[in-house]
Amino acid sequence: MNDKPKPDSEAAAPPAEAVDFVRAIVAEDLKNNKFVGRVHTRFPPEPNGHLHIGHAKAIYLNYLIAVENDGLFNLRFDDTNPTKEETQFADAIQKDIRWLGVDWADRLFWASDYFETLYEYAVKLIKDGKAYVDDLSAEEIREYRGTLTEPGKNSPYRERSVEENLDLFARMRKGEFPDGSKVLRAKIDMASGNLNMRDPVMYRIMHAKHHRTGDAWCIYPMYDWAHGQSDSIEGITHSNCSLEFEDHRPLYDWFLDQLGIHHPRQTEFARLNLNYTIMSKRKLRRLVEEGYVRGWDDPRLPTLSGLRRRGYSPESIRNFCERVGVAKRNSVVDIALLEHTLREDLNKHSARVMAVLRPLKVIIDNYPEGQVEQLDAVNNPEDPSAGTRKVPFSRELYIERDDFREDPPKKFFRLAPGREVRLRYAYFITCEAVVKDEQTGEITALHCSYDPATKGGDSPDGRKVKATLHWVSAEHALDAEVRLYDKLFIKEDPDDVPEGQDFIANLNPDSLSVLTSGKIEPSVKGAAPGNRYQFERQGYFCVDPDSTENALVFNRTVGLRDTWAKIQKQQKRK
RNA sequence: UGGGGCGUCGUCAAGCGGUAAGACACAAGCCUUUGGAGCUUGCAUUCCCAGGUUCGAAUCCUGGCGCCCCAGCCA
Repeated sequence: MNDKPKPDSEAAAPPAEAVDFVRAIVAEDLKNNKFVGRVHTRFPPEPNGHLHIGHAKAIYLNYLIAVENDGLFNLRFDDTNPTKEETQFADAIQKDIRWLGVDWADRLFWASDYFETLYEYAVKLIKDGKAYVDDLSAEEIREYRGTLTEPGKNSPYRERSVEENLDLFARMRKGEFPDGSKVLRAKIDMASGNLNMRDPVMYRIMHAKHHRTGDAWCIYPMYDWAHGQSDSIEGITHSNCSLEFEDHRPLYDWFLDQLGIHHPRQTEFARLNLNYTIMSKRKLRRLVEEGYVRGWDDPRLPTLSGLRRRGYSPESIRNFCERVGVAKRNSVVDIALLEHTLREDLNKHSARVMAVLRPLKVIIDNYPEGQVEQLDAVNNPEDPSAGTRKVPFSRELYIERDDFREDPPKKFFRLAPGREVRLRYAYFITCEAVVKDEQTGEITALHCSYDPATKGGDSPDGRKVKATLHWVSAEHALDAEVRLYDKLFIKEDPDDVPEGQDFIANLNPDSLSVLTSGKIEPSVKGAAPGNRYQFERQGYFCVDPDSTENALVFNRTVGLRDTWAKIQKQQKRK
């Protein structure tokens, strides 16, 4: 053995994993000891709506950066607008974030916790001649602001004395003035090319009840005034936010510098967009409020509560977010990637079960009447430790209507008159006769024969069969309602509409179809809402909360990859 | 001649002067008691365009072009 020490050169180090630019910045700050080795991130939602998968990207980015660097992660609600925010939203948001597996420990904060401090900061700016009370109306302020290409002009109230500003601001707080009559503004530069620097409003008067502070205040800080200081107060080191705040950064820098307080580093990244869906809070709200979907947790929505109800696992969402990456370029991710990470996770973890969605009765003529056999079935071929279960087999069964064709097209391997197929874990059967309704011509049942020698699904003579079908014993089957979901929109870009229309026009009329005569093997009896299964050969399904003890309701989370459907599509094209 | 940002495969996305990672999608094949899963192979002679610097450029320089964001007392 040669135990000569290997030269421990840095050049021999393996190439660093490609990290996104936000993590690279954090790493660089750590290396330069910019925040004395600390990493502290946060996710700052406004409690005025529900979280969606786009938020999951931001949540995981911030949370994981903290975890990866032995840092801390805060949840802070930016509740600076009492007219829009509600406790119910704050509760739902916390539930969703917890579901993602993200832990903020005891660091739940509210911007409203800092109202007093923020007020004191504002007083300091006034004393320094950096802020003033303005009596201009909202419309006048807009006019004075100028335009994108023309500079603004100073308010006539801009040069009030410090004493007068102090007095007026104190009286604003006391409630002496009506809503909209006065605002506090930062005194910066009305000619700045960056509109955010043209004397932005810091406080407005709102005689409104706040969900946490009640009637304690009648002036409320603007987001731009509250946000950066809130991060600073919490000792946040890395304030990661979305692209549109890029040109607010100079303003946040200005406030922090004037105040001389802890200065986090802000980095902006592109928010997540997905095709065939919408992420805008306003549009989601419209779908819910106008009844296009059943609620915020409708399984067709990209909301976290919707995805949860649909059967998505948090792991699949996290994997998705990691594969999407983080960058500055606006982009639209293909929903197929989300479905891929979903299937990838569900495949490994879901118990397999046989369920017939659109039943077709099958009678095995040569199987003894009244006989029942308990056959062994594998619970999860991806996970031997999941074990096996017994599935009852009897003379009358159900198979999928789609698995039989009286006149089978090319490449259709399933059951057809005279054809032999395997019933999974059971026997080979051959279709002997087709029973039809005389009136409608609809196929009502199949008469088949079985080969007793093929029990379990293997043929002792080595005879091959081209298809394996799932099935369920008629007498033992559980009834179930099954809800199938498809894309909510028919266009990749829901906003791609003719002149005069909006995204509502692109709603997919077939995004939900309800099957009421599903038949499921008895082993799922007693399944609880949220339980996930793979219905063999069909897809992943989960128990919906609408289920009752005797009436199961399933949601199709996502279908299995369907090669036959692809073949059919190709054949149609020819 | 307002300010800020971005342009690398159909879609995301690495790359940081040394000769285009990876993933999804797609295609072909193998395997299969899920037409599932898995496995193999293919898939940007070229990085928005045009010049320039250099032995060498997606990377540096110059000039164009295109896309996104900003004129809430919303966040």
